Amino acid sequence: MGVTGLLTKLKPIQKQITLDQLYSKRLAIDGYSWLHKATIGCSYELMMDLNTNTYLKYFIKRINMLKRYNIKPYFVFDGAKINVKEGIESSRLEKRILNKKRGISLWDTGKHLEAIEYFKKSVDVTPQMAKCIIDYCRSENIDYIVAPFEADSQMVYLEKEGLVDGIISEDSDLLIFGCKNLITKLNDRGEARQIERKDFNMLEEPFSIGKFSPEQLRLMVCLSGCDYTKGLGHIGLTFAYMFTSTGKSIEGILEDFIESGKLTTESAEIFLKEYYFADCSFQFQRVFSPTQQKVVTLNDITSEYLYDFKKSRILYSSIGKVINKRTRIVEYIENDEDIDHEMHRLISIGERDPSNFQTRLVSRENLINESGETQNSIQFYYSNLWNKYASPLPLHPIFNKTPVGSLSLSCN
DNA sequence: CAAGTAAACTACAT
DNA sequence: TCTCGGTTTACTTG
Ligand SMILES: [Mn+2]
Repeated sequence: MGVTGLLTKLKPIQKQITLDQLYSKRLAIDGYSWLHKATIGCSYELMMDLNTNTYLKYFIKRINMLKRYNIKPYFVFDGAKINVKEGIESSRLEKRILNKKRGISLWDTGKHLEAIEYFKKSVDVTPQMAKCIIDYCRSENIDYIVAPFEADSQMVYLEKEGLVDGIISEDSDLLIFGCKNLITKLNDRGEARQIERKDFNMLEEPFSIGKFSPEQLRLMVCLSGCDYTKGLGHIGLTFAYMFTSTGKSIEGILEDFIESGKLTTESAEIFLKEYYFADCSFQFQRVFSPTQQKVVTLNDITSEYLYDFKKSRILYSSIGKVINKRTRIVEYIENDEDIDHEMHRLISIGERDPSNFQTRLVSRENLINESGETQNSIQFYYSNLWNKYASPLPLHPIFNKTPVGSLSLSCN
């Protein structure tokens, strides 16, 4: 979900630009962000397990647009799920399944146009579709990489290492990871909005986050809620900014809440744990280095963590499980030499499925050609969930994401 | 009223 | 195997 409300508060420093202002730049592109847009146009074909080149054509159209400005794309695709990120995903999955069922029953009663509206809401973007794009990238000599975990951290790593000059994505998280040049809302006329990290200084009260250290930025979004923390109830970006402005540490802020009776010690402990994991994930999430050809961390692990047993255990359990070279088990590994960097290289080039390294990754379109009968759809992978909902239309809301505590605050 | 929350909408392509 | 996001609008709550 990114950071709710962040881009809105950054409106004063968002610049409307056109692609000629990015002439001959190298830009990382969030592959799944484009795939999610591209697959809307072929939701029916995806639903019926039919071959389609619609989503590839979307990519080609946009790549050609970039080419006219001599912009060099570097596609970055998400890899495996990182376990720090939990909660909202399962509810998204159940919603997709419900929408698919609803679409099918509408289709069966002849209401095809209405059915497709539900198919659009149930589109399931898979690594096999990413592989279809990857095959094209290979044939055209376009740079690409499959991240070991989130594309977010991988793209920021590429920018930090000077391999790209900016990042095309819709995700506000990138700025918290440390992105310096974010390009959002690119349309097919070559217009976009640019957010530069250096412009944070120009923001004014009551949201002058230019004065915040990177650590304080992470604290602020953790308090208000982000991909890695559910946040404290009744705290959004506005209050999170105020509490962070006091200069206090997370421990100090939570203590104030407990003392004033706004938070129980149990809730504070749960949140504190979440925060430690989130803070590490933002800083040290594992990425793949295309120059070193091995798994590395987004930023170098500081001595503060290295020489503190407890802190380093927290750190290594927040940055992602990797493959053990000897046992081939996917687990938390602290010793770099125990990591199967070669297998992670195969994942990074799209040879292996990032969530299941023993499986070769094959383009969706080739899969359907080869086997004739496919079992790649959502109802096969999640047959238990699919069957759980007796058809049709058991519409009840499902929420997993609930706040840790419940604060009662007033403006003062 | 202002801040937070939740649900609805959009996309694409034509 | 298990998946990207933001914006708008209407509501609740202190
Ligand atoms: Mn993100």
